Amino acid sequence: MPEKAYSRSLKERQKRQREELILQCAEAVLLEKGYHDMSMDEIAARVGIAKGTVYLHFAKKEDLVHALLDREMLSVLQMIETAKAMDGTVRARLETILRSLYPGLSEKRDHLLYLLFSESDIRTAMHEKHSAVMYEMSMQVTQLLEEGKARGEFRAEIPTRVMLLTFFSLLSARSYKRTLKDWDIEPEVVIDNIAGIYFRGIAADRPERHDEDEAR
Amino acid sequence: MPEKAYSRSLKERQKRQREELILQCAEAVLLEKGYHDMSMDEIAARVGIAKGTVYLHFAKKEDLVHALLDREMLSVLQMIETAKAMDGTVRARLETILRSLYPGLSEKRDHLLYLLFSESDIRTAMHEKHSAVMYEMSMQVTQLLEEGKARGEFRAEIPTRVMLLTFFSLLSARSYKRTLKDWDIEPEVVIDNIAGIYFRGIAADRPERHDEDEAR
Amino acid sequence: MPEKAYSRSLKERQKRQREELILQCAEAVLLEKGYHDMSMDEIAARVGIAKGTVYLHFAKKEDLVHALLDREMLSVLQMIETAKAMDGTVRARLETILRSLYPGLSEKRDHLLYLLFSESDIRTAMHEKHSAVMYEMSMQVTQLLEEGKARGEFRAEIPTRVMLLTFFSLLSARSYKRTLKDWDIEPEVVIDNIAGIYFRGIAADRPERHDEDEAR
Amino acid sequence: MPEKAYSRSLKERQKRQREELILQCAEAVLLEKGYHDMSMDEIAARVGIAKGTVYLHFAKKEDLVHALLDREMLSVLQMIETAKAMDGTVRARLETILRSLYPGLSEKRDHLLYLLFSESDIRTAMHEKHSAVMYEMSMQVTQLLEEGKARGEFRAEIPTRVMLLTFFSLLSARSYKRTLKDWDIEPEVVIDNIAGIYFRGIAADRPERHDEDEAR
DNA sequence: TATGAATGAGATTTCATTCAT
DNA sequence: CATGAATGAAATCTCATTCAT
Repeated sequence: MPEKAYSRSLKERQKRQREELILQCAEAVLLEKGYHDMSMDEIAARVGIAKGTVYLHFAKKEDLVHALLDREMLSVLQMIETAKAMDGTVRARLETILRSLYPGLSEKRDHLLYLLFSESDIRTAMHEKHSAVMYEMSMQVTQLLEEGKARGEFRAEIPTRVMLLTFFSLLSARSYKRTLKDWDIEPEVVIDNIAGIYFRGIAADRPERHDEDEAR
Repeated sequence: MPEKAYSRSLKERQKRQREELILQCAEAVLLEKGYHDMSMDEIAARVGIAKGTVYLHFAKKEDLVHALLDREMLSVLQMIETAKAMDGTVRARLETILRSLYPGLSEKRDHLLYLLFSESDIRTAMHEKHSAVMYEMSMQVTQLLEEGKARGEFRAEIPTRVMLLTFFSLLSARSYKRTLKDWDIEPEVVIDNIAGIYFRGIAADRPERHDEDEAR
Repeated sequence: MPEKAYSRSLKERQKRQREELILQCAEAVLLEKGYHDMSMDEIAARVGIAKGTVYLHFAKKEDLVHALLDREMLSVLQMIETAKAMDGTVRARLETILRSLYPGLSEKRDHLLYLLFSESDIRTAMHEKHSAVMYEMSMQVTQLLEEGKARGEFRAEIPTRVMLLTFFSLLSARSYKRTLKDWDIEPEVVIDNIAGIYFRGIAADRPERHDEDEAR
Repeated sequence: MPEKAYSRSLKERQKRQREELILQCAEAVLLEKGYHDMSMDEIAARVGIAKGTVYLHFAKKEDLVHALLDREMLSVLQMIETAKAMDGTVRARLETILRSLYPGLSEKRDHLLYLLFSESDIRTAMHEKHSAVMYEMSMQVTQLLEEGKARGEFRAEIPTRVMLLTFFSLLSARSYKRTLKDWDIEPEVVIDNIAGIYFRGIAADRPERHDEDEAR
């Protein structure tokens, strides 16, 4: 039954397409209104399908948001992996990641990432669900940070985990966006200086000894 | 009528006590469940009073949360002012503030402060209401940062506003607390290193000139 | 114990005074806001006493309104009796009554009378309670109308009860007050013509026999 | 897609039916209990649907009542227009209208019309909403009254507006229905005599024709 | 006796979720 | 499959009434 197989894969493709569409619209609503004020009605309306159809793809509102965040995190993970594979100093690669994640700078206006750490509802609901991808993300950056330590770029005394924590903390500055708006300050200047503070903060004292350290 | 005056002040005191109790319970629920999942019913139940009684003290749910945040912010503001008036380097004073605010370290387990910057509902609802206290808080820290620049402690090239922004960003690390728990790392070590990263990140290049600046 | 008696009568008098005050304020609120939007809180506040004190005088909101309407009806009854005892034609006496009751004309801006016939809540609540005074009121006007018939002023064919009903119907025109306001028409002109229509409507065909009746 | 069209019109029809059912039940409750004591719960229960379903048709309680009154007023307006287009004297046509509106006579037991003029809550809430239909109703009757004046049927001295006002006042007699019940008097006799009083009250004098009419 | 804080039933409204068509 | 009407639990807020002081 090749027809059926074809048909099935077609259907499958259509299903994925629609799922993608739902996720996109849901993301928009989530970013605009937050978790609680995001209604299934509005999402369905934006996609142009019936509310029931959304439930064919995602059994619960929570599941939809979970899928949303997972997708976002996977894309972030890919970005991290790409950046990690780049040439240059570790700092340069981490800075690339930081700039990609910094809200208001990337093509995508806003990152959902920060939602995971801000809205307590989501945190409660999603609890452990994202552990795998989050762990992977953390591991990638951890590896970079440790490579930086090994290369003598970063201070070895600072626990890598704290470096990691601080790295992600910088992103939550998004919350201050409103405040930033009032100030007439360019986003690029902001991120430049934030990166400056962070990397100077973790930089090893004497970068010239870097070769010696390696040789050691 | 001294009796009446006494009686009135007694009632007043009882009212304040009850209000305090409501605020405490509400704070707990708010931190546990977030703004939307915090129900007036639950607050009343925790306090051990009827729902209507809560409304005798706070006309709307929003008002209750507003009072909550205001109280918190005022207490933070007082702490900041106290720390600001201390002796020692600017860094030492800012570090005191940072440690006071850092969640999981102070006596009070959690700070509501971060809620103001995280939950989009609260942000929208409270938006302008806290501007005065928030502005004051920002100004106090801004003054400290600029004093640090003037003394040659901090790098003059970094815009003070970005320093401020980054300073507060560090606090939002609270979101990672769950993650931190998994890691076997002492909170004190965490905050020590975070402070280390931040202050090294904003430190002027040659601290030995510091004395010259002072003598100037 | 003459003291106690004196004291008791004093207290009694004070109680009546306060009751009167409550009734006055309640009347004002009732006329301004209607039965449901009239809150016991507001009444107490206007009187300047505590809400509980109102309940010392009137066990339920319903009872308060009942007392209110009863008082109003008694005063109307007195007015009717006075008018009834006047000299002149029956029509003249009934017109006096009509003008007294017509809202927007008497000293008191508004009559509560119409409330009894309008707000269905009150009707339901008060159901039979006012039967005695209402019956008395109806009887007085009925007697006048029958006197008018006997004197040949009014058409004998019309059942007196329908005359009575129509007489009171005219008062409910108050509901159209808002409409009237839009029209630039004097209240006096309105009531003159309403009276004109009514009394012409019930007038006997040959008023010349009226004198004979009078001479009788 | 005739099926879909059929299906849609079917759904549409069902929706209208359901809406009609809700309106009928709501009307009953409204007449029985008044605006405030009419609860959405009771309406839903009477219709036999869930509370939420009522809100699918009417977004707010106020909207439901508004629809109710609008429907009623439109039906009254149609009746008035039909009556107005009839042959015969103006009085005959107005009497038709009066009898149609008189509560307790028409097929429908009760008219909502009077509610619009009685319950202060409704008046406030609906205030301007019905102005168009109410204005139209008033205009139709006004035209009739003026036609009657022009034809010499009615007294030209009485302001048409007062005639109009009095005309509608007669309807509010409904409030006395309860009282009427106690009296053993036929509704037909009541409305006959009320009409008699009103039209005699506004009839033009023309004594010479009067005899002819009488002799007829 | 007067008070007014406390109560809690009840009203409106929202919205995630289900299910017959 | 897709639909969207129906559901009903739950949330906020009001206010007549009670009762300890």
